[in-house]
Amino acid sequence: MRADAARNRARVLQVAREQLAMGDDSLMLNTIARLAGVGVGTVYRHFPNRHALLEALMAERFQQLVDEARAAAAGAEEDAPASLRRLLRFTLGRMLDDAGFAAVLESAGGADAQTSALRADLDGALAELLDRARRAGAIRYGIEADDVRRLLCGIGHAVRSGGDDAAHAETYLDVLLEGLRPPR
Amino acid sequence: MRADAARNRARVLQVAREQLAMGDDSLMLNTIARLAGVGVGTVYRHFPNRHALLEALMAERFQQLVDEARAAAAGAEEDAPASLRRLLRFTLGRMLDDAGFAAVLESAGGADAQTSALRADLDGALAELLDRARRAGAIRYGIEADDVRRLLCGIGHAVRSGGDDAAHAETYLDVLLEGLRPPR
Amino acid sequence: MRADAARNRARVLQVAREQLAMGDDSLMLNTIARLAGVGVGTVYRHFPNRHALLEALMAERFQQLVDEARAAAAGAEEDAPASLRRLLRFTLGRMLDDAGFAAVLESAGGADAQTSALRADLDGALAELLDRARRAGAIRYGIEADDVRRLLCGIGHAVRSGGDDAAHAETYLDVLLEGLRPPR
Amino acid sequence: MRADAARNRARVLQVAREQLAMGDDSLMLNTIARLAGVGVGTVYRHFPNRHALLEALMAERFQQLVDEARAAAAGAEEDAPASLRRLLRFTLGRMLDDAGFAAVLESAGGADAQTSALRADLDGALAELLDRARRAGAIRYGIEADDVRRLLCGIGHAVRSGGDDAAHAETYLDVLLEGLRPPR
DNA sequence: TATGAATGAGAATTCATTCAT
DNA sequence: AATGAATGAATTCTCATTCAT
Repeated sequence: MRADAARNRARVLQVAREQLAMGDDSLMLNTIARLAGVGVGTVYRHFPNRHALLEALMAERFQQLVDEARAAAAGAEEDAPASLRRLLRFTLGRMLDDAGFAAVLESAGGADAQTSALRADLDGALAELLDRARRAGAIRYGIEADDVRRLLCGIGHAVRSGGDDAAHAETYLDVLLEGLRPPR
Repeated sequence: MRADAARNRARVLQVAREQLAMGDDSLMLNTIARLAGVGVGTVYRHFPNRHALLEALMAERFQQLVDEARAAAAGAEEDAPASLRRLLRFTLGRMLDDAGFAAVLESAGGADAQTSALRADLDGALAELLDRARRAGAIRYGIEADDVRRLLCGIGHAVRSGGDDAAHAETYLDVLLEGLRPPR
Repeated sequence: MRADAARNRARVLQVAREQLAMGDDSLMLNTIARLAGVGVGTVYRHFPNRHALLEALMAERFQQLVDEARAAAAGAEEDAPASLRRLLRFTLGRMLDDAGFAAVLESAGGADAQTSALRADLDGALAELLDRARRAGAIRYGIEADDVRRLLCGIGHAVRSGGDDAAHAETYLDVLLEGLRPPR
Repeated sequence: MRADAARNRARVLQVAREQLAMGDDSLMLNTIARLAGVGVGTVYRHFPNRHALLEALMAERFQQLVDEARAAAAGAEEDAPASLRRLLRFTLGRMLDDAGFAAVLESAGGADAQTSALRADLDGALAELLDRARRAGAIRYGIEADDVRRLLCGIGHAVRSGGDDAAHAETYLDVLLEGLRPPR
């Protein structure tokens, strides 16, 4: 890819990310083009439609999350419950930073191949971590990776739904983790 | 209000509710008018803009919830934790039935006077119930009515975010209630 | 239909007709709206897309032609070859006045129901007239209504294809009619 | 011209011809470039704008026709009416094969110098042939080369305007030639 | 009061042409 | 000479809101 093309693509993604972060999920391609300082056509060349742009946005961030999850799952000797908490905290932080990221993570199974693959990867790593945490008594039976992901997205919503972003993040995360433990 | 005017208003609200329930949150007033069998102008007479319609929609459902919450809070002799669980289960059920209702409940503080008042009412009743549940050892310190409402909305998202609506509702609600208990 | 709606519809059709007559077959709905002094939305309300506008344009003129053809076919006592010539001359005149009309008449069978019906009507009347003209020795075997319509459209093209519109119409029409006679 | 440049030019012309033959007269240069396996810039190097491409396309085919016409005109000893028929049949065949060719042949006098010159050449040869055919009693007075060209284009339209391309070509051509004879 | 036609700003998208590589 | 990314004016179409009937 040409240097300027790459630069433009990056700018567009950056602007789109910022728009989402500002809570504007309309992703108007004309607006994005203007903000990015490129022509509309350039945006359309890189991303034939709004969905493709969202996809690209997702993939990037999602991959990073998958990497984190794998690292956590691979840390075999470590304290699994603590690893899980760290991973969920990391993920929650990302969701709060980036509304688009949250949207992707939450989007139902009907996503594109790439996103579905990423989700499968994530759930795989998470399942491993969960199993180890369950053996350590920190996770109840009947809760799988899919549930944890969904519940964490819910926690993300709860945190965001006050103006006081992030002030409650730690508390709510703790509520989730306590709730996931086997009932007394 | 003339009888036919009242009837038209009710029809519009009904159609709007159905649209929201079907997951179409665009609330196009022309469409609603058509579906309701009235002219656009009629919709605008009753609801000067889209927001006013949403407001009206909210108020109705929200009031019912407030009534439930007050009844639960007033049941002084009863088992407070059980009352709380019932109330949250009722609320969650509503949220799953009616996406619009969920949206209202979740909407941030920047709502209109009427909605804000309803929320205050809800939180008042919920706070009372929480206090009693806390005295019964079922709720940790540092969790207030606002938190419970937000977390419950999050649970609603988690439940909805699978195709398997409601299949996980009870489990996720249990995770929430366990998580709200004082840490061991 | 409301008075102003009818007026607007007529204006739009009128402008569209003029545009076509000027040889601009792009039929840009925004342009038409501006020229007609109405909003774009008004055009779209009456004609959801360009094709619908063309259709409407066609129908009106086409119906008049069908009426003429029927009258000619019904004039049982008259000189059939002369009637045919008059009808073809009338049709050719229309085609030269109105490029849109010519386009409709020529458009292949893949047209809409309404247009197809009109064409069938036309061909019916024309077939009747042709049979009578054939009995009078003015039409060769093997030439049907469909052929005459197609050939006449071709003559229309030939006339138009010089800057000298209409100067050759009568001659070319005569060439057609002579050519349609049984070979010597 | 470099060998590769010549090859590219030929490819572009070939693809453009195919597009026209497929009935797509939009001649989108980006599309043509892609189909030809060259960059857009290359197309623009050879043909500064769309019109230039059309011109080039025309010229090539048109020249071949002129050659045919001259050969027919030069065949002094032959049966002129038969030569004329052969020439018109050849031309009609070309028009049916290649919609772009038909468009060129038909294009009004306002064409470019090169095309105008070709048309003049064609009309010159055709006029000669017509004169000889007229002397043989096969062409009426008042019909000139220009008329024959225009009428033939019209016949082309008539043939094409059914789905049954070419099935009627011979009949319609015969209608034309009979029609061109002096009236009885 | 009800109606629904009219309005027009604005969003999505295309494509001829230019120009950096 | 070739490439193809970039450009942005132009076009199609939507929809919230107003207003004549």
